[in-house]
Amino acid sequence: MEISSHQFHLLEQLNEQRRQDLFCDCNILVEGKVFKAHRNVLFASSGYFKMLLSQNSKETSQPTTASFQAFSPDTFTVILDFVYSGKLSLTGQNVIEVMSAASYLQMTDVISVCKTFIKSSLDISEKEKDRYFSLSDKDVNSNGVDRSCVYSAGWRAESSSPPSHLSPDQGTCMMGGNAWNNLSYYPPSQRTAQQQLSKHEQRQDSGKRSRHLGPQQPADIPPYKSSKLEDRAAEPAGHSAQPEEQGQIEAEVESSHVGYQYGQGADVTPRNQQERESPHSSGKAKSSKGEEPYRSMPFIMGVMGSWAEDDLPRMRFKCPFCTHLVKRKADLKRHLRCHTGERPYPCEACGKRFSRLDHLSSHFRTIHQACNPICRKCKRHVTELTGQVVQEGTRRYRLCNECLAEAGIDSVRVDLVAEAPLEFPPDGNKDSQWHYGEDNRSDVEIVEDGSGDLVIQQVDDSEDEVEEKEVKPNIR
DNA sequence: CTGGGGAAGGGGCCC
DNA sequence: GGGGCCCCTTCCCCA
Repeated sequence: MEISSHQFHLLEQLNEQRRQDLFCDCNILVEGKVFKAHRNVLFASSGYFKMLLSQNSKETSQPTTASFQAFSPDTFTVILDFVYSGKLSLTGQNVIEVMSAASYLQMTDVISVCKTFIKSSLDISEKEKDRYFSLSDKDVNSNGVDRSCVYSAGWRAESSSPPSHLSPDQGTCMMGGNAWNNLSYYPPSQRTAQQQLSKHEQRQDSGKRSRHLGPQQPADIPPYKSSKLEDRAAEPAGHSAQPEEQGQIEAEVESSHVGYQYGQGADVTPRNQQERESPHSSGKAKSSKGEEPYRSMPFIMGVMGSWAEDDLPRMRFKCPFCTHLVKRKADLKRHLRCHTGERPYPCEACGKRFSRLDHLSSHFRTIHQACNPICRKCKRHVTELTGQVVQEGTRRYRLCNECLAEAGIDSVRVDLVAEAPLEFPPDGNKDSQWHYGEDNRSDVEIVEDGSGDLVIQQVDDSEDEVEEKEVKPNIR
């Protein structure tokens, strides 16, 4: 007979012990703040601690001390609370840093949930937004506690007793049990999202922000974490330097009577968040069942109407993850992909994935089609008489006869199979989105098997015109 | 080490 | 709202 609530009570007891500093044998120092915890619990929860504590397993008599500069105490509070409660207090403000810290600590479950959280933010709902605006005035939390989104670990689904501390009046939205198992997030082994995210952050930061750079990470840190995220996470808690631009934007947002921010954490407040919090920011999240996980998510929508109503607002939507403003919701949706790393458009020829269809088509034209009647080497115009198409793997380009001779490609091999023009994949294969690292190159490998050889084709401009005509309908 | 070129990717905006 | 074009910046590779 299995008592379903046992796990919950056990963890609850451990959490209580942690609070009372009972039997804590591990000290974690995060930017000067000390967290006490049990090494058993940390070992079981984090790949990083597993590795760390394994090395120190012989010295169990001495308390283990770990020190981190890669993330803030607030972020680690979220992580540690999750470890001891199974609940992850994610907000739009902290999800990036929590994911970053989780990747550092090799907590794949947390990473997955963060990805799901971010992905869900793409589910932009005007309806939700309208609902919020219509309810925001009367539904503002009376006790001043902002809403947050609390994710619960899977095992809690088996617990019959709801969490006592998650009272509805706290404005928490519960994504209970195995709800997120129904969601499609990419496997933890895939890192593209983080890379994209970090890259974007890097660009954002490099262009707009002057950030305090934290100390360099030790060499043995997991490679999962991007340097920029480290920088971001290593930013001291008290550091609140914000560029003027961002300050202005947020001032505008906060001064608006209809502006809102979503998902402000109640217990865990990210750095700088209090500065950003507006008195209008709290709203009531929908409580929901596990069957409708997305509905329970805080809808991450740009801030609307932050500008004078009589004046047509130029920028109507604000990205919840950065300071970017756009006029159209579709542009915001497109922009959010650079935060989530979503790449729904795979290249059929090489498997590379793109966040945008136009980038894919551009890539395909550039890399896999030799549409440009220009010699790649000398840039001269080539015709079917003065040049040839060279195929190198999946790349196709043109060389004039002189450059061909210079390159020593005198033995022209014409591959009739390769001569068939590569066609742009229809519709970008959206169905395969979110399958990171899944090579979609079954067709390609046939081509690439002989990638070591250069395949020369006769230049035929008319063919290219036909090719273009054939391709375009596929693109559109 | 540096500069140039190609490719990728992001934003604005038109259709 | 999606598709696509244009422009720009950034990154990476190579000479």
